Amino acid sequence: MSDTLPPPQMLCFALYSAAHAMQAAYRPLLEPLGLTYPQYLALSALWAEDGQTVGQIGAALMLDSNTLTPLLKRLEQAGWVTRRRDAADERQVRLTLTEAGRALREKAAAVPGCFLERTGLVLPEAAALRDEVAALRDRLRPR
Amino acid sequence: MSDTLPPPQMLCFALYSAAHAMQAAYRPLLEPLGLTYPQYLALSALWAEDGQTVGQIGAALMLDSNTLTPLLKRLEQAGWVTRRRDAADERQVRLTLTEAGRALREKAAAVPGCFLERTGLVLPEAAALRDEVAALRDRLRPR
DNA sequence: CGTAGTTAAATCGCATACGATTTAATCGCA
DNA sequence: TGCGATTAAATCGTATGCGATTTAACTACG
Repeated sequence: MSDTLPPPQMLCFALYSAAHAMQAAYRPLLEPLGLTYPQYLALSALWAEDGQTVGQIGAALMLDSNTLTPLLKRLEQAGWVTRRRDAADERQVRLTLTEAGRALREKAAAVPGCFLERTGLVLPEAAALRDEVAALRDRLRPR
Repeated sequence: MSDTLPPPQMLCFALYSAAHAMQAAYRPLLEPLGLTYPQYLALSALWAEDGQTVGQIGAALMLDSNTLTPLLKRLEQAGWVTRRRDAADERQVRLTLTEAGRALREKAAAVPGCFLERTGLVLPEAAALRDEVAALRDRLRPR
């Protein structure tokens, strides 16, 4: 049971390869918008709640500032967001959508539906699989 | 339905974050062996069948030579494998486990069991989830 | 009030991923 | 048989991820 298995039989490899396939499926949807998948995730977090700090976005995406700082700087360079130190706590950097960043939300509105269609799942099935995978993730995360 | 959702509600984010959590869970298991997770996958492919070409390993792991070549060179540097051009077809590079590379398999034998335990799943549950996630991956891959 | 301890980002280094291109070897077909 | 098309790796450039460290700002407590 704890023997060596070829990659196709490993649960971990299913997750690994499915995550890659998911990003590949998003690429043609996001490339016209000039976004990578992680950039799209960061913007989604801001579309849900604007004005979050690097740390808050990191908590939402489960990423640290070593990954987010360069990514958010690229979003700033692209003109989607502004980065400003919080006046009340200068340690924190707060991200705010620009007018273009808010407008991008409309242009990206069709993306989730297109992706769902690509999955071949109907919404309840997708939600069920999402919950199963998220539950596994949460069990794997250190307590 | 095709509106903007916060990351935690997206199936894609569940996959994305679960894949990261999976690699994080593997890290303490593989670090003592001096392996990264993708390196462990490549070795697993060779443990299943030694002497594969870069392309064959790439087909198994769904990776291209732009990713694999540097990774396999690091495995060579570490002394786990040798890289040799195929005599019959000089375009191909064939990977062969060294004695140390074969021995490493024993040292890594406990890894899958440790990971399975961390998932909180019993084997049939893990296999079922693996199949569901792999089926999603295969539907997402371009025909 | 001062400073040690903590916290939030940023920085650094290394290892993936992957699109695009290049190089070298083999193949197909007139 | 000869050469254009195809194939397999390698190379190049950019964008993540993440461990480890650094820097700057805030907090707590004597």
